[in-house]
Amino acid sequence: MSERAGREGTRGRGLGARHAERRQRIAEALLAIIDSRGLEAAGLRDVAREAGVSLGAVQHYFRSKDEMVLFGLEYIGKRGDARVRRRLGASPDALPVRAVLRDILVELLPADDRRATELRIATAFTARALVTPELAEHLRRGYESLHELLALLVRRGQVTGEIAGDHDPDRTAAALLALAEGLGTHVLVGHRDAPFGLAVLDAHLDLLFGSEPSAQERPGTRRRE
Amino acid sequence: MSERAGREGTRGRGLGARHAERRQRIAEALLAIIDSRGLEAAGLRDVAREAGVSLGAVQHYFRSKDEMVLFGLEYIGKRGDARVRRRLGASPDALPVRAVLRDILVELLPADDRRATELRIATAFTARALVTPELAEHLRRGYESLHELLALLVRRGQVTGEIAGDHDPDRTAAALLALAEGLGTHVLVGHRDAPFGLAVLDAHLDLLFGSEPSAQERPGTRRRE
DNA sequence: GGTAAATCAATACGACTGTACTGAGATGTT
DNA sequence: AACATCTCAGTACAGTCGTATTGATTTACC
Repeated sequence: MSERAGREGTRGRGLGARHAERRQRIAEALLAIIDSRGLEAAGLRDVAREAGVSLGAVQHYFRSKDEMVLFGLEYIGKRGDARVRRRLGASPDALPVRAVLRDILVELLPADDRRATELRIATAFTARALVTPELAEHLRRGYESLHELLALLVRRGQVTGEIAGDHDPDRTAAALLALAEGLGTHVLVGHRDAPFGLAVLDAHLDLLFGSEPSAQERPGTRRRE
Repeated sequence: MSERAGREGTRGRGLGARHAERRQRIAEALLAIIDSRGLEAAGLRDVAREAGVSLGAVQHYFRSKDEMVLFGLEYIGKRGDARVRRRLGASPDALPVRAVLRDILVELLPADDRRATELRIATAFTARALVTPELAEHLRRGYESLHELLALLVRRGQVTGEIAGDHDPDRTAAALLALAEGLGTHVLVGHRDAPFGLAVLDAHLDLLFGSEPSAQERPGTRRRE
């Protein structure tokens, strides 16, 4: 399984060329352990074993455990960002705002293994952020950018007439984000299942978009009554 | 500071009479440490020092650390239950449903130190519950009873005509719970402040109760211009 | 070939962990 | 008085933790 024979690497020349790649591999091992056993159970030796390297190797790429954990948070955040941006780029202005909004919010519900894993990890980081200001700062930045995106979509929905104009975009976006995150948590701990979470989310969108339940109508011609 | 001289205790007779009381004192020490330094940083020795007893004493009252943590979760859950029930008992059927509902949901926002502390602890437990099925089970039970209460209030609101009849009580209650919990998390990590969380909550209640946005009656719902 | 940096395995260290064990006072029952 | 139980302080132990250190091997550039 030696993948170094190919040498078609991203920038295969020079010392330290594979540095970032190795760090990512280790970070992925860290995230896998957080997913299955929790952040507090993720020791340097466990991460090394999971990544298939030695303890010394992990130490070589991360000067301290805190640095490794912080990198892990940044790494999973970037993965999520990239996914949302890809989804947005694929359907910019053609789709109705409601569908785009829904696509983004659904990403916060653990509907499959991948999303469940990411949400478990995010929950672990959130708990640690409560006692680690440095992590909290990163978390805030993530929330901020996600909120800005949601608020932008709400405003766009108001322009197209899909959303009534008397809703404050900031508060509306914050409610959507909080609702989705809360639902995600409830599904994650097994209080609700994923379909129920989706139904609640859709019901809230019904409320926000002022529509009669279940939108199979076309946007654009809708006016506030 | 020996307060045992009083002997007006709950049931001061017989051996082991103060057993439950000692366990509560230790549990409170545990919760204080979780609040300030996190669940993973709460060692038996730290708890003992915080409670002002020896390590041996803690071991005497809890056979293992897991048992202590579980008791701590039950303890804080009962405290929250008691507070909600007291609040409900003080105003049963006279007040409009909206006010009662709001009172309960506000309890999930970290508006003061006490609530912030309890939510920090709850967040720590939630994270651990993701990798500890026994804790998850307790958490689910807590969610369940809270949800039942909220759903009951929603149904009552529909009877009194405050809430439109076409809302599914289960989904509506789940949305309220998830929204409040998500908002609480966002306030807790510093993404939003408490007044903003309250405003979002009130805006959602406006939406649910179909009312025009409440400028004159209720305080806290600020309209922006 | 020489040199320097990168890579990483191996080991050691002190601090800390949860748990187990011992024994001594206090308290209550018989 | 004898006995049992509760209470809890003290200590020891085996294990794990993050970190530091050392040294061997590889890689890249002069």
